[in-house]
Amino acid sequence: MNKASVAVIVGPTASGKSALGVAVAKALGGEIISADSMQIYRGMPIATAQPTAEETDGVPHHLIGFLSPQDRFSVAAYQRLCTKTITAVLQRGKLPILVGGTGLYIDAVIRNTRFLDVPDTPIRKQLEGRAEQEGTEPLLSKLQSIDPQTAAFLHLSDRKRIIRALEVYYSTGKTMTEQRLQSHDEESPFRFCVIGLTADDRDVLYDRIDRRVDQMLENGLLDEAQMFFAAEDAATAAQAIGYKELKQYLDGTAPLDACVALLKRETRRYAKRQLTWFRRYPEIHWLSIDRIPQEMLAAKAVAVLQKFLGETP
RNA sequence: GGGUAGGUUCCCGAGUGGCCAAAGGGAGCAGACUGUAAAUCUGCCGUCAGUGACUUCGGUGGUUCGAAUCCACCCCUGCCCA
Repeated sequence: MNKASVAVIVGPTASGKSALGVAVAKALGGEIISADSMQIYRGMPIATAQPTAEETDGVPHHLIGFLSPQDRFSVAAYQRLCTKTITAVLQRGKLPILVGGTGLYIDAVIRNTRFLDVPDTPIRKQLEGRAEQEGTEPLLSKLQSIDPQTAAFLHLSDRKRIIRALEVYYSTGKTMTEQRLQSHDEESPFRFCVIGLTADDRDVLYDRIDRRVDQMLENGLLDEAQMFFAAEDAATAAQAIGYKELKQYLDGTAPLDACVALLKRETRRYAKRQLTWFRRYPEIHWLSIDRIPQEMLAAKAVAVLQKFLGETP
């Protein structure tokens, strides 16, 4: 049987994914499914660059702004939602177009990773407490004896992952390595065509980032941040780039320009990490935003997709 | 013009005779990543060969076995006095 096709558009922040997604959707009759760990939250449209009504231009967008910032979320939850949404779009006879910059989320969908059901447990708190007191060394050597393969690639200071690996084992009896082996068994029911936006000249991207940050500020990022901090604790959402960098200014402990410089820097670093992530995809079709004229970009992407859609798996 | 503080590798900034290619930070580059991922973590960062060599610490000369570090003169910058 033929697998249904799904388009995927990835790239670093400010590379123009959203606009390209809309253009492609219009050309091919598609719907956009966001693959962005921050756009899922409500009430932070500016910081997370959620497309405006004008930008979506009538194309349906999914998985954006549906979650309260106070809510916890996870890759596994995203995977479920996304898969469900893909199916729904397909049933409507439309092309699902995954657009986003969160590599982990995209991986989870494309590779159909099967996650172990390990919710937050008291064990984590306990492990964190131990790490606090004794450092990570005993924890890592513990992991070494339980799951040497995972321990091998974890650095002593990678506390978060050391704890996570132990937590997984303690609460399920299975090591992460075992989980990893399992998850590869299941192939995705879909076939994916991945298009990646990049810039041959990094400075071009960085300029766009700077301009976008300035634009966000003009659009009222500071007010949004203020409102965000006024609300209750937001676990994951608080990690979004855009608020935490501005906090010192809002608290009156740092000048605005310093905070803005920091914000731009963090965004650049993030973009860099995104590129690193996507470079791993072997079958990605790269489109260079500084090589291909703006008006040609969508046409190129559409051509790549049409070829893909024409091929029978 | 006089006085004074300085000029260090992309930037900031330590270093005041050998242990210095030169602390630290920033920026930059590369990478990892399996239920917090816009997070978290790692490596590189004068040049070239890769346990070594070579070119650097404003400039030119000098002292010394040996200088970013000491001396002389010169150039430049900040501050103060004229």
